[in-house]
Amino acid sequence: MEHDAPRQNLAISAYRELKHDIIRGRYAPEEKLLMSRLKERYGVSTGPLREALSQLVADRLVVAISQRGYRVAPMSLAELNDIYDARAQLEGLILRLAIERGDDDWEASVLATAHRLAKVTDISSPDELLDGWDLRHKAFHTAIASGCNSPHLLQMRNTLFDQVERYRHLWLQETVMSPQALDIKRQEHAALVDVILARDTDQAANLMRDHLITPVPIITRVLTARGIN
Amino acid sequence: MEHDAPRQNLAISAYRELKHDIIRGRYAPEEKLLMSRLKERYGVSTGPLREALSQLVADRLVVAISQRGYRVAPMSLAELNDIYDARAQLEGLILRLAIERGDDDWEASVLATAHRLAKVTDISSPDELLDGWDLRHKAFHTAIASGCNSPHLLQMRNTLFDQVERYRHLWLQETVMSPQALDIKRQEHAALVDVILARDTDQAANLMRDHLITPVPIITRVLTARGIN
DNA sequence: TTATCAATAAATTTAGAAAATTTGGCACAG
DNA sequence: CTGTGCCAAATTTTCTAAATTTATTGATAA
Repeated sequence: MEHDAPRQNLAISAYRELKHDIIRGRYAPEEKLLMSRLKERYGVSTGPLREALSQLVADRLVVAISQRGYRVAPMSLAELNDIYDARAQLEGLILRLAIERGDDDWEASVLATAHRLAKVTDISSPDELLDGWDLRHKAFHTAIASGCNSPHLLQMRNTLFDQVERYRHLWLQETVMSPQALDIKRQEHAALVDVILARDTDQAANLMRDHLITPVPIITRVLTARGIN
Repeated sequence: MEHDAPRQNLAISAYRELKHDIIRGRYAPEEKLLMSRLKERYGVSTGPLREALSQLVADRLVVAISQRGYRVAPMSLAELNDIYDARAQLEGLILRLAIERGDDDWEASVLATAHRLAKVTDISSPDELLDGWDLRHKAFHTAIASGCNSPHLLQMRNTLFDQVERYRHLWLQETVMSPQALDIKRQEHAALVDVILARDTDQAANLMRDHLITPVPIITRVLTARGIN
């Protein structure tokens, strides 16, 4: 019995590529997504493409105008603020529940992923550093959230994360990962781990909220510099 | 110049019909959704159908297995409990924010929709009663939630509601709307309005949670009677 | 200018071909 | 007899390419 990667259909791979390109800013907000161009670019025909685009509409990364095709979803300061606020609120709720419901295995996984994140200095090239750090950072936060033990709340968290990621990417691009910045983050995470293990719900929710909101001023600057309101 | 309903494409109408039929239990959980049957039933061809199905996968009402088509998403007691728990938690969070952020217009709309809901006795036939009550009930809860002033939190609420509705339909079917049951609900809603207008956050969140969780035991009974665990 | 209508471009749908999976039968070993 | 593995037929999913419908543009006439 083999367990190779299940062969995906073209709609799914087109969806992944398109999503990646939109999040990375390859297409500008409000840019029209011509069927003909996309067909050429991703090497698929209208069927799978249409399927991918309608998924991206559900993700709110693309908007559809009936009979007039698709556009990249607009970006705005209002949406930036709302997304980050909603995320901070939801993540706070999930953290409260996790502290209430999390068991020993949960505590262990929080500690383990925190440790892995703290030890991310050794890698050589800047690109590898950033990729590696981001990966472990996500793993750390996911480990914390998973303590809430609710698949549906975690699913909502993922959906919101997809929506935030286009804005978050602007922050990652802007923030060159200096050793100092890395150290500050490490301290924030350590403090978070402390209050979580101490089961101090209110303090934990506050710290988490502050930690998540941090990038907003920087992203605001980038957006206004690009003439986006 | 005419102003009839803006012409929707076939994918969207197929999506609406299919979703309606799944929520109303026209297809059993885990039932295979044959392209050929669906094409015939909804009078559209594979392209739009596939688009509709992939939307329903995003809604978690359908599951897709690559190269092996689509099935109606399974139902289980575990999912029932998780969905209702997640919903109660999210609705509690939104209510807290609404009480914190809601303005005079919000208070007015809560009062107005509550009044409209309380006056729903006069209608004649049972079907009309149930449909009318459910519509006004949704409007009442939506009015409360909208005070949180966060499009993204409200969007998450809608998504979760779509997922809950298949379970909720079992409750509506089971609960014949007796005048007594209606009266109990009316009292619950009145109490909710009171604590909301009094801006008693904690009490309001508790009442809301209790109010939302009510149907779970009844739905549990229906599911176990159908041999679903 | 404003309106109308053809010409063009684009989105949407369909029908059928290609790829993959399941089904059913048959030979063969236990 | 019963169970297992394999092959081909039938079913089903998935994709493409072409046809159809719908919107936009630009020229012409009111």
